Amino acid sequence: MPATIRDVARASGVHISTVSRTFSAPHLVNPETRSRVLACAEHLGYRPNRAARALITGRTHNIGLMVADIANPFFPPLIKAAESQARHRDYHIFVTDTNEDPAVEEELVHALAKQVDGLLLCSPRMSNSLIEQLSREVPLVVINRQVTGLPAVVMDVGQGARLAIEHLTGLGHRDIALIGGPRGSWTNREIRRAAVHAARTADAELTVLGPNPPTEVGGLALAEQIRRSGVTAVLAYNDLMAIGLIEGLDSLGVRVPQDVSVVGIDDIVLSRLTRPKLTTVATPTAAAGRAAVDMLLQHGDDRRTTAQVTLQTELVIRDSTGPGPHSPAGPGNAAAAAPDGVASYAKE
Amino acid sequence: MPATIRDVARASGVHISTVSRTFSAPHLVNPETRSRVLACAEHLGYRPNRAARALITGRTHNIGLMVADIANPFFPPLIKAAESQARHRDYHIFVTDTNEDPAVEEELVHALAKQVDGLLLCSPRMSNSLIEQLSREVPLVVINRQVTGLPAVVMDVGQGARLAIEHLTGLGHRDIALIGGPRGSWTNREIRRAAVHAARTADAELTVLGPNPPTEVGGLALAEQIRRSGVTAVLAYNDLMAIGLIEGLDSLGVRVPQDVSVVGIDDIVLSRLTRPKLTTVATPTAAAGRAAVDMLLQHGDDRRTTAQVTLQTELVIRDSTGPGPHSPAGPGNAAAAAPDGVASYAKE
DNA sequence: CGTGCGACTGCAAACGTTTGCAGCAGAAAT
DNA sequence: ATTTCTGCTGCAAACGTTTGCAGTCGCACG
Repeated sequence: MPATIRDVARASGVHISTVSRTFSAPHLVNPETRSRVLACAEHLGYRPNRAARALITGRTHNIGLMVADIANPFFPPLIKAAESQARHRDYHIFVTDTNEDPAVEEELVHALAKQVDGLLLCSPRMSNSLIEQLSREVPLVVINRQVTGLPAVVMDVGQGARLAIEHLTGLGHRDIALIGGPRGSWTNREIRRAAVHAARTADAELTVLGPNPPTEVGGLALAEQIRRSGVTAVLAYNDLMAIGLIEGLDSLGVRVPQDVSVVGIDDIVLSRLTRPKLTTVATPTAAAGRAAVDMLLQHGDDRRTTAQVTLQTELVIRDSTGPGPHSPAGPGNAAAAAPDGVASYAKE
Repeated sequence: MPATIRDVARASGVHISTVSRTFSAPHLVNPETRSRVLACAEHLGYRPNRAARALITGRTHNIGLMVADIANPFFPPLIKAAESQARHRDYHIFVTDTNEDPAVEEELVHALAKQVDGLLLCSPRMSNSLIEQLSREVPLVVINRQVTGLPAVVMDVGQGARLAIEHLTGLGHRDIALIGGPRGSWTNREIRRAAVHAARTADAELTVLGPNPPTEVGGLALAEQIRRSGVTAVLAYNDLMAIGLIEGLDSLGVRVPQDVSVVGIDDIVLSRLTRPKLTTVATPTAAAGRAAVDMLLQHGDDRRTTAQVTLQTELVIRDSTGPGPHSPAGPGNAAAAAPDGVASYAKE
């Protein structure tokens, strides 16, 4: 029913190849014929069939973007940045949600493989070997994960976790909990590694809880456990969990930051809107989205660009952290808490 | 480089059509040959090329889903519900973000047209006529909008707005503001229509502000104007704006709900987590996602199913609304405020 | 013993494009 | 006047599948 290249050819009295060229290589066709063809195409409502074109050129001008959970506010800035970057290069982004499920991830890679020119995997939960294997099927760029031989863009959450722990110990906290994220998360491992190391250096006690679902409820569910544990500060896998935890603590009568300090990671918009405003580690999500698209596209040109981009993170101090029991200024002295805005904060 | 049907055929000593049938109509091929073919395919890592298949069958087993702003927490539940519903029927969902831009919307419809079996348009900003025209190119289902001749699933926000206004006037508010959403939004028009009518019925004054960007900052930017206007209650186009507004009012020293009551629409997760918890109109987003997929898919079977599904909304009373100056119990009497949980609340 | 049937497989034409090659005009160069 | 070139166009073979049709074979049926 929809007009094909053949209809246009017939209507304008030229061969289909001329019509084809009118769209894909206009300079090769006589301006006069070209405008005639264009007129007919317009009139018939002709649109080149991208599937057919892809079949022969091998390029779809689509990029797939897989995220673990589209409801996690961490992703949208990344998605949007990737989208606008792709649009500039005349590409489209297809987003899919994997539900944090490795099996779904694999299935989706296969399903998408032939419909995109490449795939961006955000914090995939699959095994390294599987990712490596899949990368032979379709160009891959991983985000927030390192797998040997594959181009990657990672955010330096290790550094961020270190800053967070140092911030807490500096405030006089000695008993700190780290509430971990989902199983199989590279980010999770990085955070833990760095946090453990930083705590040891500062001579503080660090208890690690997890794995947990990386959501508000995941955080909320840990409130009771945190209260009982007697820690005075918590570093959460992400802002969502931190916010959930604060909510949970609040309903248990535990005050943040007076009784316990909480630090998140990601700096999602929401973190500026809850009360207390969340102290958190800002991750450059938009920059990551752009970088990933760039890598994928240049990766297409000259193969074997297995470069790896690392983006810095920074600590944003707001209102959810305060002085601990060993604070130099003494406990309960609010003045020892760093006021909002002390740390330089630049959106990405 | 990737194995094709021909490679498999050669390896297993059968014709390509047999290989094809092994995958698309297994019952037509001898179990013995079938397993041999499957073995070869497995060994060669063969995957049917979906683009090629789509070219000839006309079915891609993909569904496109266009949303105005993926960062708006209103959408994820809808997206996830659509995805799981689609997965059950062996379809995949591609999500795209249109940036609230009608031009992008149109371009995306064209780009997606041949790569999906149908498109779900969430709150599109395009003109009715354009949508109608595009629907000849690819099956369309619209969500939160009504365009004649097209299948649609809408949430009854009009009813919700009426409930909200009645709630406010019931609390003794006579001067109410409606802060509107984006230009071209059907939802926005519905809300306004219903709110104006409900206010008139209750003999209250309703001032309409807008259009505005439907985001936190959109709400935040209106705080000063609201303060000056002297209204004692506000109904916002969505929760995001309501939350932004509350934040803005707070920094101006205006207390919610003591000084002004605020009601949102959507009941996003966030609304339960901010302080004060938001009174809002819950919209059945997940149900909408499922319904839309269902309509699209059955629409594919027997054409001309231009049915329209309307989903009910309900008011969820929390902590952001309180008694107004004309409260029957007198102003400032907190007891007159409906406590959290008074209204029955069922997630979708 | 012929006929028909069922199960299986091969053949070849499609689907809507792109693209290397060749042809053909006319203009420019020799 | 012949050659070379340039600008444009047509021809036909691909791309990787699906699918109607026809053919083969063995077997049961009458």
